[in-house]
Amino acid sequence: MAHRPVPQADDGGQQDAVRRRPRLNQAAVLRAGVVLADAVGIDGFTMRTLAQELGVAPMALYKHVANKQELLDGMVDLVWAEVTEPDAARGWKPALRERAVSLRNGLVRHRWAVGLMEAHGRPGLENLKQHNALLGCLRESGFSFRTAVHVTSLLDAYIYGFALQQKTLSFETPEESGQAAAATRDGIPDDAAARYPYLLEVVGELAAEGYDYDVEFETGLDVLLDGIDALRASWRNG
Amino acid sequence: MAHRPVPQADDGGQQDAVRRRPRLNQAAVLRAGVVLADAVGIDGFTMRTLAQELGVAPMALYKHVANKQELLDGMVDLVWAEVTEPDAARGWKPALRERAVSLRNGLVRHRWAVGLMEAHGRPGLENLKQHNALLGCLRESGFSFRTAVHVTSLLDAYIYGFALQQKTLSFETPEESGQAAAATRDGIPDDAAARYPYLLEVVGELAAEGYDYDVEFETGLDVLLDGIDALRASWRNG
DNA sequence: ACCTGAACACCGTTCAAGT
DNA sequence: ACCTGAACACCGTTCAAGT
Repeated sequence: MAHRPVPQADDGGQQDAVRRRPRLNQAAVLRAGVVLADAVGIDGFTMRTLAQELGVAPMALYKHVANKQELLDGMVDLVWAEVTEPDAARGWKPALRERAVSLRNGLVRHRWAVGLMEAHGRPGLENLKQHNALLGCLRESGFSFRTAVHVTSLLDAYIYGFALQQKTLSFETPEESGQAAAATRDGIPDDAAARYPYLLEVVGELAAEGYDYDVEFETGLDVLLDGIDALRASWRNG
Repeated sequence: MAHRPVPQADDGGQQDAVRRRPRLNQAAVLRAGVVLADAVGIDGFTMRTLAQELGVAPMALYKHVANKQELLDGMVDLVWAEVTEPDAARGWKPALRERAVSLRNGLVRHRWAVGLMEAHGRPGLENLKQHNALLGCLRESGFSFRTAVHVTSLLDAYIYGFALQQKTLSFETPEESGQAAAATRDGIPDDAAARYPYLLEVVGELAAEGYDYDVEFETGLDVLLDGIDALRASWRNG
């Protein structure tokens, strides 16, 4: 191996950890993209701000990603990499439940991702791996091919949709949700209030009792899993 | 009323129907926005292209909407206006089913809408009216307050998520879906193919049999409705 | 009251150039 | 091989004018 001129002591290639600006590479760009998008949201996420965060000229990024769309696709695949794969050995129901909670947690940690998950680009390798594991869990548990497709479609739609609902309602805790509900109620004009009695009832109750997204998600998830269980037999030949 | 100089014969205020460019108003701007977004998608939808479509300078729009976000909020509310309201008199299950299909149809007609439905802005009046009707249908059918919230959350999450999955997969018919699946399969590298056997099985089967979104949606919807039915009693006191 | 034109502060991205 | 600076064709939006 040729000896190269380095201004620092040889540390076995680990010198990047200390250096102010390590040499850029695609993985570093994608990771920084996830961190930035988490911090500022998808609207504030621009090639220029990401470059600034990395201490680099905007055009330097284009040496490592073809364009912004490919950058976003790569970031989405990093989110997929965080999701627990279902393991048929644990039983299909606990395995699917765990995966669903894990996927939702990923979408909550990275709120910008849900709008890009099914984006136009080719699915990433982690996405393929994840769905292969999901389908494998179902097939190995005795689900028919068609049923496995139904279950995948049903569960993922629920998870995506729930994350989408939660993404844009900006409160996190039950207390915050109560305050938000109160604000919404107070924001409704008086004449409208009279026209939407049922809505007002719910908003008022939620303002008093709060709303827990985690509980709500898992309540719905259990309805789905029980529904899948109940109809498993009748779908066997479908 | 002062007599004004008009280059056309007096037609009792109905002259707009014939004129090339009728006087702009907010409703006309919103309607044109929906048509344009349907045609070009949300990426191609800009204030400038909408103004051009209306034969007007870009800044003319700002006399009728405060900014782009408010314009989008108004467009979303026009989509809500297309959704059938559930009628408890028909029985809660058929009523909810019809509303779910109607909402999904609206989201398919206007694919740009799903990403904006739960957007940060204040919900529109049609949105409020729609959710008031949904909650009213459930309460009048004997659902408890808490259960009505669960059901609303569950159903809407599924509908949104399904529309989101469908939005970005660009094929419409079962035949197209088969072709798309074949393309995806052929796009997977050989070594990856060996690593994702279950995924390949599904993609291959779908390429052969096709995939019908309408059937898939209603299959999952019936699982949800049956699950809600089954657990209705146990939720009574929840 | 409604519409326009020029301008500003941003975007993503191309290109030629630097080391 | 990797990074930079200037430039281009776009955005949404402000402002001062026009009628």
